[in-house]
Formats: sequence, C-alpha cells, structure tokens
Amino acid sequence: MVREDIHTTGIPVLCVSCEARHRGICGALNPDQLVALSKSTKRHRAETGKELMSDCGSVDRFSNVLSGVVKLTKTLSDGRQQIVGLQFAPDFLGRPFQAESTLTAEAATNVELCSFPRQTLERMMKEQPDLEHRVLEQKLRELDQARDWMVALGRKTAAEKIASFLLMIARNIDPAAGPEHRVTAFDLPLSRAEIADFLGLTIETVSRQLTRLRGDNVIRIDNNRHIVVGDLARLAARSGD
Amino acid sequence: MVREDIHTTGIPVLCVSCEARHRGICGALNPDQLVALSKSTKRHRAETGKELMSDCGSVDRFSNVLSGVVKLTKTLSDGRQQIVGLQFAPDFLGRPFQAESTLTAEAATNVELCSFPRQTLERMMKEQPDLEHRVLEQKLRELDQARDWMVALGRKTAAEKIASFLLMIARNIDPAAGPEHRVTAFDLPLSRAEIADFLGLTIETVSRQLTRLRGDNVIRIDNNRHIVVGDLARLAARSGD
DNA sequence: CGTCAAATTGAGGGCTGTCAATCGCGGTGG
DNA sequence: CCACCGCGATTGACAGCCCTCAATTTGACG
Repeated sequence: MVREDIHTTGIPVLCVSCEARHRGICGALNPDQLVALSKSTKRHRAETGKELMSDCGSVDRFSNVLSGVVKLTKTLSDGRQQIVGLQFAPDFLGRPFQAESTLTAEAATNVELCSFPRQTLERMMKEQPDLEHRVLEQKLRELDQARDWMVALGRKTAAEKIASFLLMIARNIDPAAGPEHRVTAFDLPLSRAEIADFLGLTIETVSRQLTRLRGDNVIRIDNNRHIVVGDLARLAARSGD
Repeated sequence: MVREDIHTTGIPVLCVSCEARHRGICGALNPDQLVALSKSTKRHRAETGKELMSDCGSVDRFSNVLSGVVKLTKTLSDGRQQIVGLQFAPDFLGRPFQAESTLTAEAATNVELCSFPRQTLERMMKEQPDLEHRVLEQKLRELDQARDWMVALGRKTAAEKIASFLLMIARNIDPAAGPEHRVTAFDLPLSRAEIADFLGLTIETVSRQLTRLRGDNVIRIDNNRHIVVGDLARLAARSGD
C-alpha cells in the first residue's frame, strides 16, 4: 500500500517530500496528476485559532494537513460546543459532495496546509478511482474514531475520558510514526477548555483529573502543556476499555 | 443521481422491487452486474436480538438492510454498552477493507437483509467505481450522523437527548420517505434499555424524561412502544440545537 | 514588576445514577 | 375465567459525580 519512492522525476517540487504523497490521499496520484493538481494547489500556514471552514459557510477548498492539529467543532444554538474530531498530518480535511459545511474547522495549533479547489478534487476523484478509494479509507478511519469517542462520551467517567484522551494524543501526535506507535512525552495540542469541549466535560473537571493523574505519578505536567507519561500501562489501565 | 427505472429487463427478480437498487448502493450497478452479484446474494430475515456481526469476529459477508432497524454497539471490558449507530433501510451494513469487526451489529427489530460475500463486493468496488462512490456517500452520511450524536452525548441534557432521539426516529423510521420527512406517529424500534445505551443514560432517566414529555402533552405513549408526537415544533424546541 | 489570560483549587448544589419497590401487560396453566 | 408468573417500564428515595460559581495561583509577556 505504501508508494514506492525511488525516483521523483516529474513530481512537483512542492510534493516531493510531502507526507500526503506517502500516507495521505495524494499517494493515489501519478506524476502527471500531481502536476495537474498542484497547478491549483496552495500551500499555506494558519496560526492557532484561525478558522479554516465555518459551519453553514460554503466550502470551495479542501486541504491536506501537513503539520499541526485541526479541530472539528459543532456548536449548539446557545453556545455549547463539542469537538467532534481532531485531524493530524497527513489527514485529508473536507466533506466531499456537499457545498455547505455542517461543522467548523479551526487550527488547534499552528498548522501547515496544502489546499486545492473542491471541484478539482471531485473531478479527479471521478477520473481516478484510486483517489476516491483513498478518501474512502480516510473517511472510514474517521468514522471508526468517531464511534470510539461516542463510547467515551456516553459511557466513560471523567477520569477514563482524560486517560483515553492522553493515549489518543500519544498515538497521533507524531506525524512520522505509524498507527501503533505511542510517544511518552508530548505537548498537548489543546487548551484545557478545548479538552473539555472534546470530552464533554468542564475546564475544572479536566484540570482536577489531570492533577489527580499527576498526584498518582502516572504523568508529569510541565508548563501546563507538556505531558510526560511515566507509566503507559497504568494510564491505559485507567482508560476504561 | 436517482436511477431511471423504466425497464427492468435482465434485472434479477430479487432486485426488481428492492429499495437498495433505488436509494442504496446497488443503484450503481447495471443489470449484468446485478446478476453477477445476485449469484452470491442471500436474502434472509433475522429476529429481534439476533447478532449479525460480532466485535472481534471475522466478517465475510456484508448486507443491505431491506426493512427493520439494526443497531451497532460497542462494549467496554466491564460491560458498559454504547450504541454507536442505527441503520435503517436501505442502508449498507459493513466495514469495507477490514476483515475483523470492531463493533457488534444486532437486529433491533425483526429485519430483512440482503447479504453478499465481502470479497465479492470489494472486487466489484474495484471494477465499478460508481459502486465505491455509493459506499463513500453512505459512509459520509454515517460520519455526519455520528458527529451529530457526539454533540448530543457530550453536551446535551437528558431531556434534550430524548427529544433529539425521538426526532431522529421520526425522520428515519419510514423507509419510503425522503430525508426531510417526519412522521408523527411510530413504534420505537428500541427498548428503554437500548435507548439508554444509545443516549448514554440509564433506563430510569429515559423513562422519567419520556414521562415528563407525556405530562407536558408533547407526546402520547401507547403500549410503551408506540409514540404519537402531538406537537413536532415543541418537541424540536426541546432538542437543544 | 505589573498585567492578563489560563489553569488550579475550593465550596456547594443539581442533574443523573443507584437501588429498591411497584405497576402493567402478556402468557401460562389450573 | 381467573390466578399466577415474568419481564419491561415506571416511580420514589437517596447518593454521588460532575457542574457552577468564585477565589487564588501560575505562567507568559511587556
């Protein structure tokens, strides 16, 4: 499934070292198609907090996440928020076959994106079934993740939610590593408020549970954001599943 | 997108009046392909409670739901359960490109299914991109629904969850109707215990909230299962979004 | 050193869970 | 026909987890 990468003849400069060409959707494209897509491609950065798509806004560009973390949120009419997904490099960001977005995408950290017109991608998906296949695989992974979080949201305690969250970040924060790899030290990509919105909790409960994990010597916390997991097994034992 | 249906020449008898050929994934197939698929197709019924796929079990057949409701559940190690999806006719039931299931599928009501070997479908998806496209569209809808429920699970109160649930059933229980149609009287496809597992609540809380909706004359309840929504707008007003 | 936002900590209350008793309905058998 | 049973649903009392509100601390930055 991983694309051979011996010669890079004819591949756009932008794409040569791009992770999306290896594990992302662009791996389905041949050099000519990469050239065609890259004509309307824009690579750019977005600062933490920048809104990338907005609920009920029209969407005319999709993106690959090249680095950083993007959060997908939904908001109720009275302001309550829920984060419904986190995307890491080299995830594909966008909802094909729908002009209006039903959620908001926001840069949770500084991010690098590679974006392209929605219609270009949808046309190429028609012409190149492998591309649509890659998108399907990505969306199936997102669906699996969404369902895992439904269990956490509906049935786990606050302590279990926090443990599950930390494990999930440990699995995904390193863009180079494979799916089963877990780092034991990392910077949280989310603030306490965002973690609360992700786990269906309040800021205070998130803080209390993190403090408790630190008190029990399961993790260390430096500068509020940096987490060192001392005992991965003990953290996993507290995740509920 | 809806398939023309003037002549039915060459279409397998089983498929002629099948809803999956109109709004389901089989709409992507031409008569020859339908014949090919129908060779390894089995149509069968399953009683309420019958397990259709099991967590960690191998999956060698996918299905279309022709009637009834299928529930998708996940279970934590200590027995806590969460329903992570409901499938109505003519939904496609299965997780392509993965031999092992990560969830359990169970007949919530008596259901009719049309099943076919996983490998046959995956091969046809390769040969017929339209079919893969249909699967993608279905999985994108499931993802949208999963994210809507994440908001409910994480941020809605018990009362709002119940109201949202009733509205969702009203939208989906009638297989013939379109997506924006809502019926005002229907039989609940789930028991109180199942509703609780769907909404991340307990049986008692579900019962109390239904009783309250009845007391406020928003709904009527006959025989525990039959619901008549007296005031759809007032129910929607209590759904939170 | 002062300012400000983010995070922590504490006290108290409410929503929902837990446990237990009762109700209602359908089925079975006398 | 009626008593009995079994299961799901309802109702009540109480407790606990998490939320709310508020004060304090911490850390980043000028």
